[in-house]
Amino acid sequence: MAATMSDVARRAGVSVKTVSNVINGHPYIRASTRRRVEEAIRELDYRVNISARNLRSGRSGTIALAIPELTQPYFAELAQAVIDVAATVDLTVFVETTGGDVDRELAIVSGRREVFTDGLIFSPQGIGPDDASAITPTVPTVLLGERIFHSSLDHVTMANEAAANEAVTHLLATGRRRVVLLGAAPDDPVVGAGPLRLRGARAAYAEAGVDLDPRLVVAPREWSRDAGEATVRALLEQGMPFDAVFGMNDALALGALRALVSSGRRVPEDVAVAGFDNTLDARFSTPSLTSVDPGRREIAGLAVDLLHRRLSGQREDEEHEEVVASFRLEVRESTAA
Amino acid sequence: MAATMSDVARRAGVSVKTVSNVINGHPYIRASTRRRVEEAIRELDYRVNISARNLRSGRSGTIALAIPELTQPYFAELAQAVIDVAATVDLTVFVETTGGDVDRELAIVSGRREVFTDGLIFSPQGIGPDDASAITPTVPTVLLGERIFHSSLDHVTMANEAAANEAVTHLLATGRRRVVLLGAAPDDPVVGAGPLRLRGARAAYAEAGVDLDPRLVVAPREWSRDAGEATVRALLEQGMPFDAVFGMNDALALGALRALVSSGRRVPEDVAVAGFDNTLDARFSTPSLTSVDPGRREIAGLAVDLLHRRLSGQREDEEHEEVVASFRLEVRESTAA
DNA sequence: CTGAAAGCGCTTACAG
DNA sequence: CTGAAAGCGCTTACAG
Repeated sequence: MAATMSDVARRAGVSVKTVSNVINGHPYIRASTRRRVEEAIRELDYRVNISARNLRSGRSGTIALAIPELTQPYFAELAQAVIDVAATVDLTVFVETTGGDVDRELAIVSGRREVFTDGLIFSPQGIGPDDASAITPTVPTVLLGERIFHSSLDHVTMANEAAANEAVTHLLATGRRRVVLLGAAPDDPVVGAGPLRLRGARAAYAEAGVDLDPRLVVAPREWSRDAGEATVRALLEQGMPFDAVFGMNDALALGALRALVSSGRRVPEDVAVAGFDNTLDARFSTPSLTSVDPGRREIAGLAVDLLHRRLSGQREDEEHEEVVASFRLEVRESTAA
Repeated sequence: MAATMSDVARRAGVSVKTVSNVINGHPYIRASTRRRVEEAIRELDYRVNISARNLRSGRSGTIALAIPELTQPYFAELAQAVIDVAATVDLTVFVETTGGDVDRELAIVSGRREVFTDGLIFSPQGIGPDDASAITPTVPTVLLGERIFHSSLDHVTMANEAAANEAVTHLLATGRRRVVLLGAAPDDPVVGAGPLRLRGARAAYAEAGVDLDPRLVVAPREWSRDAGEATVRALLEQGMPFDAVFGMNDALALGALRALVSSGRRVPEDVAVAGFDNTLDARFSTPSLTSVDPGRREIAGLAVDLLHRRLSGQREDEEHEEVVASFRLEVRESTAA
């Protein structure tokens, strides 16, 4: 049987309250008392029962991060960033993966969850604007990304449009004239990262005074390397001329890179390639991949800060913020002039 | 104020016990009773208090997975695999990252943790055999990997030696004679993946009757792409002749690939490269990377199964197993003959 | 099939 | 600075 706080109290000859004070770093405890308690803890190999603490205090010191899946480097890196930032304000992160499944996402965002957390950072993928009304969070929640907007939740976004604009402007500035826009379908009705990045990319064409061949706007079935590779391979096979590819995430861009190289194209000499996310994969691919850095660290920092300030009572319940992280285009080998 | 179980009971006109039975899927409840309870739950928007449940039952339905960091694809993919497998037996996974830090690892493995879980799957990186005595788990624990052995814990390992042997045998069989062994130092005293893979690689040389130039055994400062790239670049700069590289993980191999390509070497024509881990990065690099698949899915399955069987009382406390996952060499472009 | 009571192990006011 | 008591919201035997 594990020792309880009252076992410790009895052994140290103090009350349970005093043991609790010592454990929770309460100040103003006589040094001798503290020493006696700590000794009793050691002797009994006592450990706090987290469930009891959580039940009584109504808090857990834990926040959840819900993302589609850890096998996508963007999300793995985001998760690590959130974990690291949260640790600086003594919050533990529970990473939950949804697989982008609508039901799982709805369950998470409406409080039907298996783990008790004080807050939630949620990056939706399956649910869309139509599901906004089904969002009935039971804990303070910060939304990530552009899929959903909800007037009574905090929100951290990235500058999708401006960032995509800069990437395509860069490609056009290096002399490319037929830049494939790989990601969103031209008629995608959803307000999300894809359509926003597409809009920014289109604007770059317009601003450079270059006509965009509509056949260069292509949407793979998903934003994965496999799909990126297949889509670009298909373009090559049908003899479509192009001299650059803007992948709307790094996975697509890396898939494109692979299709190009395996078909004998040289990158960047024959075709330039740029991506979006600036994952570690972009930095280490061959050639290294030019990519938009969406400020992952900053996104993590902003999201945790919004939650932490609310949890610690520094923000009012009715107050809701929307913040935008700043981006930067990382130019690398894949788009050399 | 959130509704409690007794609010629901009052509204449904039943006892708290009956509400509990309905929520926990207890059989033998009159259909009409169940319906009334479910309606009351809906009306009151009642949600179970997880802390209270955990405290009373002494269980959480949650297991922890402690890994060094999510930014390493091997671990991100392992984490996703563990999450997926655990879900099939109704266990939720709490991913904890240690950064390979000795103190954090010791804290986790001796029960000083912030979250209440029923079990632990632990992949140590910082602590070594000398710390084995400091391992005093408070919950059933499964160790992963070769860094530590502990007679009273379950253990899942991979066939490091045989797998490395097969990879190097493959390189030698395609005619390469000077295979760089990139990873472990020849005099590394630690019993871990590195020394074991080195031993298997050496044996491959011996079995093929090829002499191993000791200068081809090189240890980067860490098993990262950066370090792999720097180490191979240094070899190239000092004019060391070699016609293949066996990276003891994919990160090292991909770093080597990059150093080779950026210095004008062709892969696999001039230098062949093989890795270990078979991460998604290996499949998608250019050229695609031959790599040992250590059976990540199987490792996740075995670890969760060991834990689940113990938690569900199907295994005795004194019983401890050590299981080895099976591997397979995935041959790809980077080692074409 | 359902109820009444006890109790899991903490923290939180309330005192002094 | 420390104590005694209450109570967080469930599940678990024990009855019937």
